[in-house]
Amino acid sequence: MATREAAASTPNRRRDTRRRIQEVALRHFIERGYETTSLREIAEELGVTHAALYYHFRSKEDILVSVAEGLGGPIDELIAWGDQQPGTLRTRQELLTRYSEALTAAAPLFQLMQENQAVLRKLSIGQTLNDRVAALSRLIHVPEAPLEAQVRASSALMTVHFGAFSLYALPGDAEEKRKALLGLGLELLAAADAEHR
Amino acid sequence: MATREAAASTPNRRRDTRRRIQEVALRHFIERGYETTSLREIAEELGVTHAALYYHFRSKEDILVSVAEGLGGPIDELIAWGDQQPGTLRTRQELLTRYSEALTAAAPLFQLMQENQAVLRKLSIGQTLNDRVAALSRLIHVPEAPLEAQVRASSALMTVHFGAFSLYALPGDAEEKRKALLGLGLELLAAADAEHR
Amino acid sequence: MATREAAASTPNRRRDTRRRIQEVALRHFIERGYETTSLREIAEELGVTHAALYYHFRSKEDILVSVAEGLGGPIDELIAWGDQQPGTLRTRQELLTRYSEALTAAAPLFQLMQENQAVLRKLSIGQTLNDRVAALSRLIHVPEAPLEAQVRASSALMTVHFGAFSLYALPGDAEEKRKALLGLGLELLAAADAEHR
Amino acid sequence: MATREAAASTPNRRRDTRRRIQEVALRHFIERGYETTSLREIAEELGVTHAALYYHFRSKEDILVSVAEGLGGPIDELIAWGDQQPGTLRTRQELLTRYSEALTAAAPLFQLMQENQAVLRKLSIGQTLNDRVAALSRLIHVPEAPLEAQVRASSALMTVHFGAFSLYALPGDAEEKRKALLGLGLELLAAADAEHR
DNA sequence: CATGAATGAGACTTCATTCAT
DNA sequence: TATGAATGAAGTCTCATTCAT
Repeated sequence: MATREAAASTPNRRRDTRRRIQEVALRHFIERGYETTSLREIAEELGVTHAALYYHFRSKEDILVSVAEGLGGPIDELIAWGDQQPGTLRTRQELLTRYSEALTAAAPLFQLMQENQAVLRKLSIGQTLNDRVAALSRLIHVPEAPLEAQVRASSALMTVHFGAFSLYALPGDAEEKRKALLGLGLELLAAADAEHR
Repeated sequence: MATREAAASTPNRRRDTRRRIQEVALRHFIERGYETTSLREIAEELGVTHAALYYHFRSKEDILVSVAEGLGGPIDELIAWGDQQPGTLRTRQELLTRYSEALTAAAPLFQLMQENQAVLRKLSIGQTLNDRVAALSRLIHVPEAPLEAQVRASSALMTVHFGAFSLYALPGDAEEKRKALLGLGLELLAAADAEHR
Repeated sequence: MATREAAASTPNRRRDTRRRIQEVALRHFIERGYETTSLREIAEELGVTHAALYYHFRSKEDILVSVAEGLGGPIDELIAWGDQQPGTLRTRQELLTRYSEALTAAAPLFQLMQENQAVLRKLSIGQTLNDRVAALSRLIHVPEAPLEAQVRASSALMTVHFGAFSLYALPGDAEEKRKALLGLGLELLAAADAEHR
Repeated sequence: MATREAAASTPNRRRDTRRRIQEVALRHFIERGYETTSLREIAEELGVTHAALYYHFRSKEDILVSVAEGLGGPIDELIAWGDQQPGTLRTRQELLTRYSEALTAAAPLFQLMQENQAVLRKLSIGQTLNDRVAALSRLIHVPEAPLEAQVRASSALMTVHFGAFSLYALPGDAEEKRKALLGLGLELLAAADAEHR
């Protein structure tokens, strides 16, 4: 048994350390900023040398990229899904709903993106993240609609998106708050659609 | 004559250089991030040595602070004004309206703040900027209102605030877009108020 | 007077430090190899921080390049001169003679090149140095000559070139040894020419 | 069967891997320099981890030493042979002839030595290689001869030695070129001897 | 007002090496 | 035999900052 356990733990250790690095890195990147966070800092919290990080990742940016990919996957799937749906109100509402749900898990990533935009812009990954937001924005909007409708659609997305970060302070259950934000978002989309007709 | 001219022009030139430093610095901070922007970079664009900046400012952070203060002033006045008004719907709407107007001039500052949050957090100035947003949020909200109303109020502020940065892509006149955003914001505040009653 | 001296010494200090860096760097590069020499090492001998080197040079390679350019100049002039002469025996002998003289000053550079070829190959400067040798080789050779003549011509250049580094051990005055090497080189060129006819 | 085969193949495979490591290492050391070549690089080309190299060699330097010993053996034998011969012209010519032949196989080693001198100097092995050249030089020279004769003898060795590396560019069969170089070398030795008398 | 020169701290990165498995 | 994981030393470079001139 002991042998079996040891044998099983060996390949796990790597994945485990990798994951732990990503975890700690993401937290630090969010709390202290990507540029301001040093690898030594991350390594110290993990109880390893900073050289050890280079066994698991090729560079600092590589750590960030790996984190972003892991967390951004669901959003990408959502965008891909949205691209294949007809551009109806129902689609836009469904999109917003799914986005709201996906955001629960991806929130840290987006917070990271939002709080480090300027620095990330020059990193290859920066473009990718911005692209995701742009893609969502495109799917939510109706290009031919009047300005008022456009603004309403934008507001719907902003409400769900930024609300996820801004409403920490508000009392109440997180899930409840998310539903309230989503409710308002859906309402705004419906109103935008009504204006469009 | 030469002497007199020099004597007279000195304080002007000095103030002028200060302003030019702030201008260039703000642009770089926004475009490339506060941490990523080096003083050498700023100095080079101004055609001086980076050591020269220290004649006008005590430190890199000092440049940032001076910029933030200059641009943030109007917002502070707005908050001060709001604090002295009764907490009525009219006040909240007036606040949002004035904020929308102030944002036109202060937009660069807020973009800087938003895109460098993580880094600014540890700088004394970071707190100040976040405080402003928090203060506005507080003034816009009605603490005892139900969650739906709170979310609506939040959305109103987010629409006006983030819309100012996010709606670049949309076609149309900037001022027109601002008014559309403000219009929706006011509507949301009104609806929040109605729910509250 | 003291003032004048000080005023004069200020602009000199820079050129002086630059030169001293080049001097020390060249020595270390030759003695311990380019890759194996650390900037800290050079700085320590100069009594400055290694960061100071970066005030005068943009990179380690930049130091090497600047040294190579300074020492390689005369060789370049020689090649340019040779390119404009007719391809006679006299020209080739004159070329070898001048090369032998130039080598006295450029010897350290060529020793550096020779002893670090493998590493320098990937540095942009490496190509440049090899190009110089190739150009000289081309000027010394007579393309249409039979193999024996070619070998003699090559040998003439190798004798003068490598002899400058290899004959340290031999007793005798350096200038005398140089003349002996050159004498043999000229003889070999003449013999090559005779074979060619 | 499987067991027997494995048992039998193990020492062979081991020797084989050792040889492959030496082979790849030598090539990389020559092409990219000893210092600049990393063990990871070598291991990657061999399809193993860099840690695996430590099963076959104790250190990076150990790889180099083993390579040098393997390739340098014939030269050592030649020197040993030369030490026991009388110091006649015939001996010196025979020495040069044998050296020219040995060089064909040992060329890679000498190229490595020549192109990495600076780095090798501080490695114990560096001395060894330089010693070989010095020993050859000593055997070729006649200490009491006049400078002209010494230079001729040196030139003979340099012609054969450096010619082996420098005459790549020249057209013609390699063996033919080698013979031409040797021919000139022998001639130079003879002329040196004539001068000596 | 501004520059030239230098510093000290710290960042990312690479490498040879070790050791349990 | 070889790998996965980690280490510690070292290296190059950048930056904000200082100070005499």
